Amino acid sequence: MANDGGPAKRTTIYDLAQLAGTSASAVSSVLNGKWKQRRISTQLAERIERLAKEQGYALNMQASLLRREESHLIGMIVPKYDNRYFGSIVELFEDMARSRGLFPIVTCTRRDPELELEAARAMISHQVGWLIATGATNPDRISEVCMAAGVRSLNLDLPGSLAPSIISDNYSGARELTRRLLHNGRLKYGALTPLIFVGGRASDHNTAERLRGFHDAHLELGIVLPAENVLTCGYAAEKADRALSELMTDTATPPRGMFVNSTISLEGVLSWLRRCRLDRPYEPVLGCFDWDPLVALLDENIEMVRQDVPRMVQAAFNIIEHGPSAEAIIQVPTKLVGGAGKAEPHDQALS
Amino acid sequence: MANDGGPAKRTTIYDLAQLAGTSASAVSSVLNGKWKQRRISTQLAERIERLAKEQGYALNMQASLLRREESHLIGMIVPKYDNRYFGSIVELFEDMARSRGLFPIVTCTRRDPELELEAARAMISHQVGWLIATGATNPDRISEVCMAAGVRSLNLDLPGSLAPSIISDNYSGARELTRRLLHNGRLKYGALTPLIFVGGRASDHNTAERLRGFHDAHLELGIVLPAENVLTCGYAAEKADRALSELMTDTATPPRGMFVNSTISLEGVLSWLRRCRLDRPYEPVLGCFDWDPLVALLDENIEMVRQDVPRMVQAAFNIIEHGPSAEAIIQVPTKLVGGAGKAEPHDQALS
DNA sequence: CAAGCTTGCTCAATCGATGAAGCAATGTTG
DNA sequence: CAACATTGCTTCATCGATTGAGCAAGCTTG
Repeated sequence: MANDGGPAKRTTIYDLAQLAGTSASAVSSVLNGKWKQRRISTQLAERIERLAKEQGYALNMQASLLRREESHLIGMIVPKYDNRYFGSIVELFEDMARSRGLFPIVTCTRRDPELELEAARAMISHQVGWLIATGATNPDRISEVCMAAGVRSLNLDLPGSLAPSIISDNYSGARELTRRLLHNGRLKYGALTPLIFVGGRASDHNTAERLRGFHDAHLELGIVLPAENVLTCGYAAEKADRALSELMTDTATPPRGMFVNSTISLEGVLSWLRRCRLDRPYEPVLGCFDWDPLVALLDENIEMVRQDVPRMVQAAFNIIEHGPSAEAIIQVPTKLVGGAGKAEPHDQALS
Repeated sequence: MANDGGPAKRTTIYDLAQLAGTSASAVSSVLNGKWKQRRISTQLAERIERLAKEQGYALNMQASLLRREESHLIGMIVPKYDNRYFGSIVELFEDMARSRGLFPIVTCTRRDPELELEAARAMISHQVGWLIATGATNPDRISEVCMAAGVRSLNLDLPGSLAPSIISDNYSGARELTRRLLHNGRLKYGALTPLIFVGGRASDHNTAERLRGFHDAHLELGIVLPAENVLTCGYAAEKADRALSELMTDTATPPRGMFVNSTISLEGVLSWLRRCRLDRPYEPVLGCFDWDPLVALLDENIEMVRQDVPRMVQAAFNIIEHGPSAEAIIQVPTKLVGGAGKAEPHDQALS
């Protein structure tokens, strides 16, 4: 173990300059690759390079960034790491940032508006050039903080009014999913009965849009949707579980189908279902707005909406590189993925 | 949209000093809370505070950290965000770091040793006080880079020889899981037949240890394990799928049970299984070294090993705060979680 | 009322890297 | 060989925040 000593004093360009018998600015130009323009001899450059390696020199970014104008830092806040959707957003974001010579800083804010703001402020302090607020609970507060500090920002997944936003076409995706579920329900039970909507926050834009699609799909088939069928109980698994339990103490008949608003809510729905099934067999039609490959493989009867992460992240970098587009909100289409992987054009789903 | 202008010049303490008709050092001490010790009047402090808010002042961390000795930055690299294990490690790490007044920087390196090193170097440049290498492909190279730069480091999930390591007790967990699977296989098929091991890299410590447990569990029941039953084909889902396809072209009899080395490999196994089932029903006994709540809820026949993330991350912070422990490698016990949530002491599993 | 203390600030050096400006030594040209 | 160009460096100011040292004005005390 070589860790005991605590943090040793780090080697600086001055140390190297002394060792090489030269000046700090020569060392600096060699180590940042600008030595040819600065007419440093190859000989000296090689000596410095060798010394740097020997001494384990590492650039002090703090000092370097302080001096330079552009930070090359790009920040992202993300609500959770507990699902594949945000996971793939972060992986792709980091990848694309790095391939553009940017250093990505990502932090997870647990859907906590206070933490979101704190994290945004921290990133601004670290001089990020851009801040991408993913699924932010209060995107506009974040935008305000960014604007006040002269940092450009961008909303992903959940829209705001003060920065360009890139989101899924939640309305269409939800309507399509609802149609499919109603269709599946009819095949299974021989009747069109209203679904239950579980999960999400009534206050967030995506949930509101998905609810609109959910409502419209019922409406177009002439199905009356009771108000108590909408359980926007938040995103946590336990909340979905509890909300369903409470609903069922009031209602006698268990629902024949459910629209679940995220994979994490699906977790709650499934654990509630498991308890229900202890009494009697019970197989409601299930759909989830969000996609998880393991769910797709394990239960081909669960319909899922897959959001187009590559297009969304690409759109974000387009704005970063080429400026905002005409629309304040870019809507990216989603794809309905049956558990079995079959994909039908939605217009035929109920035909 | 207020983003068009590009990044405005950021407000500094000098700007505020000018506006307040005072000195930069007064402003600095007010904004970092040390103004009482520096005998600044409450009146001036309030004026500065108000101005800072008005002007949207944000501390320049680069400058601040350059001047101070401690950076309060703590770095973590993590292989992937595509599973709940690493996801929960990162969430908990960020949480615990923040509650200790540290700023967490996390980056995902896709199991790519080059990217791991590059990311480590970047974090060192950003002056992290500690670097936690999670599931690193080449932990010792990272430790070397850290040591050369005087940065303390720590291995999580996969051990190294140059820094303290915190890992799961892979051997015991794997042996227990294998026992359970063999037991389940006997119940199902009335005979003890060897399992297939799928996923992971033969070169990594965890896979090696799990294989050892896998072997020993077979051995203690006197089951001969053919060499071709071990498919350490890497972690990606497609690789597991392909490896199984290839194995099956050689072998006539499909395996009756499989030990899958990660949830991402499970994805590949399940997609292979789906194709197999097109021909005839086929229900091998399945177990996975790693835990996913949706898998647990969707298929109660899949046995899973849950690693103890809270204890692991806690152990990491113990070392950071109180120095390394006597053991170079801390092994944290795992828990065998039946799909149905039932937990049996493993010694009775086969009794 | 002089000596000393307290209050409320300011000054200036510093952290490490950067790059414009400058300078000495050599090489080239008319 | 003087005038000029080129090569290969060094010097120094700078980025923004921090902090030890210092200083002037007011207050207290013997």
